[in-house]
This record gives sequence, C-alpha cells and structure tokens, in this order.
Amino acid sequence: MTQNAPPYTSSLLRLLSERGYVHQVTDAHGLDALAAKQIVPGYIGFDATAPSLHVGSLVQIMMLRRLQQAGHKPIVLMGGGTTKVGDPSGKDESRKMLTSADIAANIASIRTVFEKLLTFGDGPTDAVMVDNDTWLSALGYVELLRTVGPHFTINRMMTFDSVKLRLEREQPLTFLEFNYMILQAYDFRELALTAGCRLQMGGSDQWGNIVNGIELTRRMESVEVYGLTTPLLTTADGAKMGKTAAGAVWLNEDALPAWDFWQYWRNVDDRDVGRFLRLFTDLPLDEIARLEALGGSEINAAKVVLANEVTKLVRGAEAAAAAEATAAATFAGGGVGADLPSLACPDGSIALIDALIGLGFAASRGEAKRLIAGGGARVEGHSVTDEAHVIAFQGAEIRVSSGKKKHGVLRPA
RNA sequence: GGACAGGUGGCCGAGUGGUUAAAGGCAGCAGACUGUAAAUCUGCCCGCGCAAGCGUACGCUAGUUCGAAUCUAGCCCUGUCCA
Repeated sequence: MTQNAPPYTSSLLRLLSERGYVHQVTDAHGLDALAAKQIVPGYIGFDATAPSLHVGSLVQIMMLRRLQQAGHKPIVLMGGGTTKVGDPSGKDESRKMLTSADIAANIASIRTVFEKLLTFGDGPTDAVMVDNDTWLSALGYVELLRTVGPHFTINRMMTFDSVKLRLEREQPLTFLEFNYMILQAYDFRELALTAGCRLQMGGSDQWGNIVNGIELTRRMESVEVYGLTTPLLTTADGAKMGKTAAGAVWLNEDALPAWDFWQYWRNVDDRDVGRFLRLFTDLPLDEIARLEALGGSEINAAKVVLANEVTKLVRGAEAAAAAEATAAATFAGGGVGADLPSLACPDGSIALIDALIGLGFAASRGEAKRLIAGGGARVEGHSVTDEAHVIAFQGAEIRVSSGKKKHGVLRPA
C-alpha cells in the first residue's frame, strides 16, 4: 500500500508518489523544493553482470523514465567497475570473473533497452549513460583510503542494517563487502561533482548505500543531495518478481522472445494488476483506476492492456501487437498465431515426443513422456495420452501444446 | 597455525553399511475446478529404454567391504571458536 501522499509541489514527487514508486526519501521536502525550481539530475546504478537486465530492474528503469517525464535528467550508471570487483552479496552464485570485454558487451546490450525507454542525448534533460569503471579503476587504493576513508567511521558503518543483520545472524561479512559500500558512496560523490547529480534512486535494499553516498557528498563537497527508494517489489503471492519456469524474464529481445514477455504480463496475479499498471505503463491514473476496478473474469481485459502497454514500452509497438494477435488467435480462436514457437518438420510426420522436445516444452525424452502420460500434451487442442503418437501432416500447420497455456506450431519444411 | 562443526538432488533438509535414485518441505511441470488469475485437491519431478533394465549421482581422490551417501586416509571448500 502506498502511504497517503504528502502535499508535494513538484511534479516529480507527485508523479512518483501517486504511481507507487516511493518507499523512503531522505528529505522529501528538500527534494520537492529542489525539483520544483531546477532540473534535477538523478541516477540509478545497474549491474553489468549479464547481457540483459530482467523484470526486477524494470521498476528502476521506469523510475528514470518518470524522472525524465517530469522534466529532469536521468543518469544511468552502469556498474562496470564494481562488476569487476564482483558483488559479494550474492554468495549463492559462484562468481565467475568477467573480463573487461564481457562487461563492455553487456553494457552495450543493456543499453538497447534503455534507449527504448529514455531519450538519450546532449540536451539538459536528455538521459546519459555512464560507467563507474571510468573513475573507479583510475583510483588507487591508498588514494581511495585517503580521500574517502576519513569520512567513514566504523562506528557508523556498523549501524547500517546490511551490516548489522549479518553480524546479528553471525553471517560472515567480508572486508570486500565492507568496502563495497564505500565504492558505491564514491559513485554518488563523483556524479554530484562531475554531472551535477542531486538524486540517487534505487530499490529499498539500496537505502544504506544511498545514505552513505549522501553523507560522503555532503562531507567532501558540502553539496546537499537526496535519496529515494522504491518499495521492494514482489508479486502478490510473495515471490520476487521476474521468475518463470523458463528462468528470468529478460528485457532484451534476444534473451526472451516478445511472445513470452507478453505472456508474463498477461498472466500476472489479479491482485497485482493495478499496481503494475501504475508502475510499468504510462496510462493515465483514472484509466488505471477503471481497469483495476474490473471484477471477476473482466480483469482479464486489464491484464491484456497491461501486457500490451509494457511490451510496447520495452519491446516496441510491433512486438506488442503481434503478441496480442497471437494470443487472440491461439486462446480465443483455437488457431495458431504467428508469434508462437514453431518447429519445421522435414518429411511430413514427427513423433509427438520429438515435437515436444523440439518446441522446447520438454528437456528430455523422459520429460516429454511424463507430460504425455499426465495428459498435458495436446495436438490441435486435444489431449493425447499415447506416448508413441506420431503426428502426420499434409501442408497445414498443426498446433501442439503443453498444457493449456504453452502452444507451439509444427510447420512442414 | 590449532580445536570443533559441516559439505546430500534447482533450493532447504532427513538419512550414519544393504530394504536409498536417496524421507519431508519449497520451487517447478501437468490434470481437475476456473477467467491464460488465486486458492484447493491429484499426479509427475536425474538420463536412456516400450519394458525388464542400464547408466550416472550424496565436495574431490584413493582405500576397507560381497556391498558405501553412510567406515578409513589424504586433499579441497565453508562456518564457529582459539592463536
């Protein structure tokens, strides 16, 4: 639930708060006043560990979009430098060291998504993308200690939740992690100095880092800067956003086809529809209120709107339209849509098992058989329980499905 | 460097010589019910095989044994404490 909105005067804070982006602000009224009288350059940091960001980062990206919509300047900070060190917090994953080339390629790939959602350029409110590697790798350790070190007291660092939590739980906190917050703080100070940046935003887990940056900037440069965090975004059933059977919901087209991306939004929990519409689409609030109020099965219309709008923003209007058309044809009409995964079969017949594997519905023959045995495999919408079933076809496309939601097409080669 | 604890399937977590492809939970997939939702109930959930079965798997390596996730030794890694 969003808290009752304070009476903000700036369009920025009004926009952010009424759309549900605001969790905590360091100095809401100070920021409000600043945003009302000048262009506020604000930044959010992103990881460069993979060639694509996923849905979990979309709130942050959208927040930069809102910043720009409200007439301010978004700065996309890519963590090229911090990625080199390797973020130690995700300790479940074996941290493979990325080469500089990998990181550069990742950043280039991620940038394509930002270009859809933000307007880049040289103008006063145009977005820019920077890489903290630029300044971090130029920094010597001793120099870092001398510049930044005096402004951090261990006493204070110990009071941060991220640190406290680890200590209380007797979980290890490495020295590297302890330094990580210093590097993050340094980013803010650097951007404040070189780009006039006055605001850092991020997920609620970044609160401590953001506050550190604010503190450091004030101490070193005597500049007042602000921080704002979004609520931790989970789906209504409590899971972290962005996971599906196939893995993460990636924002880049080459990491996840538009059809699957669209389906992700089409299938969100009823309870999430309004919240997601506010966060992830540009629809006017009264329109969203109307959609959100739909009851029973009518809420499905709102989900289609959600899927269309988000896909349009992230993947383009064409992809959204194609996905919707495919959905209409596939689910309502019982036919096939152009966007479905397809498999070309050379000689006019194929074993059902192979078709399921070829379409990516089963990872192994055993899995395909289990699917068939469980009644989940369908040909032309009819459940087939014979494991040895062979599909023969002449000329026409044949629809093969796994369950009621995952559909694919067989095409004669 | 020393003492202790521990490393089990995507995750958590039982299992201390055969009955263990490994309890249970979570996640996932499918079926029923629905609205391409949620909740609930049911089935499935290492690979190959129509099947009998075969292969692979309990940190790594080498042993003991008819037989090891379970015992022994060495090594690697993680945690706690001491130096």
